[in-house]
Amino acid sequence: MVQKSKRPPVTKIDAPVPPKRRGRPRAYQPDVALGKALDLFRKDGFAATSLDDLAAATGMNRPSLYGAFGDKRELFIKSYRRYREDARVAMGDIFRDELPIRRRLERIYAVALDIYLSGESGPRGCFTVMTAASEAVHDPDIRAMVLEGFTELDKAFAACFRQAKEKGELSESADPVVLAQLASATIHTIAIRARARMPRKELEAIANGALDVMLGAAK
Amino acid sequence: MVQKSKRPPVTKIDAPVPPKRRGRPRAYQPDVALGKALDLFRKDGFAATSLDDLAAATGMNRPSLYGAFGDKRELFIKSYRRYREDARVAMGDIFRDELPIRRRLERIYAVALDIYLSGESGPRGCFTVMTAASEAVHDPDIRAMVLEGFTELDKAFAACFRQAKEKGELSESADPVVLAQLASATIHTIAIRARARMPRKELEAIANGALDVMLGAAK
DNA sequence: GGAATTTTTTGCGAAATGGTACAAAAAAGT
DNA sequence: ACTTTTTTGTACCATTTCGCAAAAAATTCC
Repeated sequence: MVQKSKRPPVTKIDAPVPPKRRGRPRAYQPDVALGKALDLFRKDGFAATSLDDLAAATGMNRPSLYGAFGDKRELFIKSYRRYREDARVAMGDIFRDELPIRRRLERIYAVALDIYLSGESGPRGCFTVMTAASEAVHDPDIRAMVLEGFTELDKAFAACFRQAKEKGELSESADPVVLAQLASATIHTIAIRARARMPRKELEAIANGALDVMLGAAK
Repeated sequence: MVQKSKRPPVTKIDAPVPPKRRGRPRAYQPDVALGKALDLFRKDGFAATSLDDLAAATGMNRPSLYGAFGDKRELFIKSYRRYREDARVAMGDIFRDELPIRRRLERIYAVALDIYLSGESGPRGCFTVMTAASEAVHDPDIRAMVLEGFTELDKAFAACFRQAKEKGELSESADPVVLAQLASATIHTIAIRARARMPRKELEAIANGALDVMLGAAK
């Protein structure tokens, strides 16, 4: 036939243009496959998720899985990394926006609840919390990621409170770091309880009560 | 027919008197065996703990394990029940004692930290939190126990705050239920972070900061 | 068209896992 | 001593699990 395959024109700068790989094309999209793997790990945890489950969920077979992401542990770590990126994106705007502190925190907890309660076969909870509970003790690399996750959240909250304090929304005596730890604690308790299928209403009530104390006590 | 026909209503009263059982005597003490099983489950979680591991740890062989405690899930549930009993005992006095609220809470957090940080091969964390993260979503019976654990803790804390309020240790506007949820949240965040090997000092600082805010002692 | 390259597919295999069958062992009752 | 009762110890089974090797397929490069 005519040679001249559909050569991608040089149109866009950073378009996801296929870079003309050399061999047999992949039958999967790494991104979506990783997403499916993440879903599974969130549902069942590391140990209870088998490579066969993962292969079935991603539509890949095990050798392909292996070739693409490494062994089970590596896949888990990559899934966790992906989860964190997703969470950062979901939270990013809110942490950036300069809203009144109360509104801001309300929105953060709302997004968190969306993340924790989603899932077809039950609330998926928070990967960081789940991973901390099980894998972080024994695996130094995973532990480092989990700890980083904690401090990242603490710092984001602390920045919020610090800003609010500068704007006069909090009393002079309020300690942003301490309040941030309480805000994180509230995130954690909500994540855990969500996983035990506590209804959203009750979780929202917990968040609101916590807000009352955190924002009111410093009045 | 798997049911055990034994159990004349004694055996639990503190009578170290061997009741002259009929067949071959047990080579293990059910209590200590269950304790070993609990240790293992706390260390690795449900899925990652094999029956072989449990048999090795208890010194029993698998058929004996099975005969004594049922299958893996039953053993897990019994271990969890045992954990809760132990925790209740450890906390009981403190929740009962009529100390100044701050002292009381300090002691509670100290005991909690002892429980969460103990363990030869790493901090064992809180069984309720770990179980919530993994098993509670899929298993209704376990979920019920976990939820009960949460409300039990919430209620105990609420009672503390209510009492403190009556004694005038808290402002009239303080809401014992909300404060209790914050106190629980602090327990949870500590349990999770402990599991990620956060040092005791930092965990204590988190507890103390939370106390400052909850008791309005932030100055 | 043929070589080179990359991925998929099939299937193997060794180990581990949860669970059970069954005989031997150890005690009490008679 | 013999029976009964209960537990132990060995062995086994069916399945799952993780990982890999080797062949087949699909694509680009020459």
